[in-house]
Amino acid sequence: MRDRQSFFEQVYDLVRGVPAGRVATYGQIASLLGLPHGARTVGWALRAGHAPADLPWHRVINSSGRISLRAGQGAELQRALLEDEGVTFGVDGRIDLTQFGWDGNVCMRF
DNA sequence: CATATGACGATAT
DNA sequence: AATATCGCCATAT
Repeated sequence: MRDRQSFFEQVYDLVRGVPAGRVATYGQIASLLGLPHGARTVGWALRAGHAPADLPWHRVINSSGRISLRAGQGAELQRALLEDEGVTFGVDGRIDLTQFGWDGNVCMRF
């Protein structure tokens, strides 16, 4: 195993494992990859643009449960995609990670 | 190898 | 609470 793939390839594989209706944080993904402080690198991997079309990038948000993208850069698109999957946003546009946060395991509610 | 960047995170102010 | 800054890490140049 090892760096058979670049870091972002590993990020993509992990993001693909996030079930619909759930969201993961950059720090969480980085931690799963062995870099508890590589959250920036995760975001970097996604913004790089090398991501495949089936990559559910919209399920990745920051630790605040908030969309990191700025308006005009896909933030509205990300929110729309998440709401379409059943994720609800708070009044401040925040997601309740307690309810929609990914465990790091594909487990269905109930 | 050095510097810069970035869809973060935590802390300081 | 909002903003500013530092820390952390993989790529880019």
